[in-house]
Amino acid sequence: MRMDSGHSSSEGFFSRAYDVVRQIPRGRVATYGQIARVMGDGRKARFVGFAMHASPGMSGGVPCHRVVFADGRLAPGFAFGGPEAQRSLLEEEGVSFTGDGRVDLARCQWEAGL
DNA sequence: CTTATGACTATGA
DNA sequence: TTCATAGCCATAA
Repeated sequence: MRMDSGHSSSEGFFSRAYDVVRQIPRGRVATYGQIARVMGDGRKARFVGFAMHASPGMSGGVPCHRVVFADGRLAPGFAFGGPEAQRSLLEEEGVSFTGDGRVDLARCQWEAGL
């Protein structure tokens, strides 16, 4: 009996990151460190971001716009055309924002295993 | 093998 | 509050 069910690292770190991001429900956001933590290593937060950059995007089933910094901040200046575009997408999904332009993690942060 | 880079995070000033 | 630095480890050359 194998219980790895395809979650094996043979798919590469990137595919694994996509798999986690894909599990983020609509109206919810997660931090890079949170995703890395779900994968079992909260120290690889940088690679999660790097994987998002290399990700096919929403068209590939990877809603990388739902991934934000640990303080709720969006990616600086090079996301989908600007953090403002990403913010619009999140607001449209129902994500709350603070007056500083940050995601309200207290309300909308995704919890793995929920 | 080593070196360089990076959509991060934590800490300190 | 913002800015700078260190540590983190996978991928590329």
